[in-house]
Amino acid sequence: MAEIAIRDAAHHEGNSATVRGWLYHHRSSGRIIFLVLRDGTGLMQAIILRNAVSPDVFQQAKDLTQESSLEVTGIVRRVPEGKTAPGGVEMEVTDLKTIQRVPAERPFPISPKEHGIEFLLDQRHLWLRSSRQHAILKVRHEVIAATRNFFDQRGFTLVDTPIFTPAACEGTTTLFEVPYFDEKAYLTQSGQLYNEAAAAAFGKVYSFGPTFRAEKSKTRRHLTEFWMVEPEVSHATLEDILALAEDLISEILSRVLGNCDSQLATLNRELGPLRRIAPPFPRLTYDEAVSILKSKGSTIEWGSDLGGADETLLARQFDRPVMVHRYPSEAKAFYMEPDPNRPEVALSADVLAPEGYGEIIGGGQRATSLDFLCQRIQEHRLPAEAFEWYLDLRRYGNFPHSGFGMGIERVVAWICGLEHVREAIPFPRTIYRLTP
RNA sequence: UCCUCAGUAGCUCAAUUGGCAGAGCAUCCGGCUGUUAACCGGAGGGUUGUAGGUUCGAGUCCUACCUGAGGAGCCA
Repeated sequence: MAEIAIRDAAHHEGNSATVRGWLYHHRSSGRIIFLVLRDGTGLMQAIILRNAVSPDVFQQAKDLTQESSLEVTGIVRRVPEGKTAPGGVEMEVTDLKTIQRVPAERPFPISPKEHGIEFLLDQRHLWLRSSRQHAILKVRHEVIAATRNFFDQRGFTLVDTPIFTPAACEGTTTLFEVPYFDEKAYLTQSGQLYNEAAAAAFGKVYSFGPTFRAEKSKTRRHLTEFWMVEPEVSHATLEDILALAEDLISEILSRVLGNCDSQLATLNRELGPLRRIAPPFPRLTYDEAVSILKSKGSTIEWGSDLGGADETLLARQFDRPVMVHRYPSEAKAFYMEPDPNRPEVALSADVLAPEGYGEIIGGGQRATSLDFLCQRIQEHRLPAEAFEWYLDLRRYGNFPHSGFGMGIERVVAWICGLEHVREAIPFPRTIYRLTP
């Protein structure tokens, strides 16, 4: 007896097979029962005719409750003309074994009807089973696989950066503080400083891991814990890493569009805007961005960072991601290299996703001058002793280098067309949610 | 931190001017041989987020608090 995955069911047409899974949907009609099974690879309808199985099996099937776990054996066959069922094949059941029947007194809480977001987030551990969430996390898997593959194939070395850190990368107000024996530690908000050390050892490196920001942000684009991939390239300029970012995004899109047809269909994602995206992406200086925004009615003033509405407005002018570079130094982190031609702007850049999804990448060229960095650390009121090791990188074989960070959930939210990044991660952490 | 909104059955929501708390789904019982969020008949299910106040009378009005959602600032 072949034990099969639902995804492969069509290859077993005409044969007897066994599927193990969970009951997604249940309908009965006197002498016929329809079960829709879910096994993690797909959905398949099983049909139970009273005359074709033992009375015990029929009764068991009739009493099954949503999300009960079970093992079903039967003949796989094409769905009859004029009928429909998920996947195009169905199973005529000959035997059924209940692994666990969900008790009716405490039924599975997520019915196929509508639910509110608070309830669904409380039930996140069960919500993952629904087809929409399943599709999103499959896309996330492909985005991550494409990202790692992209860097691995270009000679990058994966170097993991620590999660406990002694100090902030970019200021202390957004750090989670945790006790660390007799001292304090902070959860990392970026692996970048460590990546710079690794770049001096390996040339081209990337880190990929969770990142923590204690920002009290409550918007569709924020999580307190999110995953970030951060490449750092020795001897690269701002322009080099913009080209790298462009290639990365293109490769992720091409892999998802190639591998996730059914998932994007489940999500009702419009494919046109994704298919149109191809290099080169437009590159705008911050100055150009501000003047475009002003001409479109924004109240932005030179010197401040782009707000969410500004990002959306700007991105709407183009049909592909927009790269905005050379922001005012004041609005950026201490380690950004000033433009030698215009010291008031930094060799930094953000990549804004289309369709209002906003910033998905931020990065730039790193400052190399030891004196400049010491001065900036002081200006930002950062604890100088915590950065001594970092300054060593300028003392021993100083080198120009550039890199960026890309937020995985924002990319997934954009590609999937989600309204909120919280659906782009299995167990979201937001300002007011720590469970499940 | 600030602004806005919400909280009524397990879930999604109603409840007129302050006047008997109700429906669909889910659950239980019964019916139905191709269902598609199946359908048809019946049943059970409530301290209206918490505490106070106004009133003959509060789900509804007032105050505080709690919980959550949307947004701003900030960010990936």
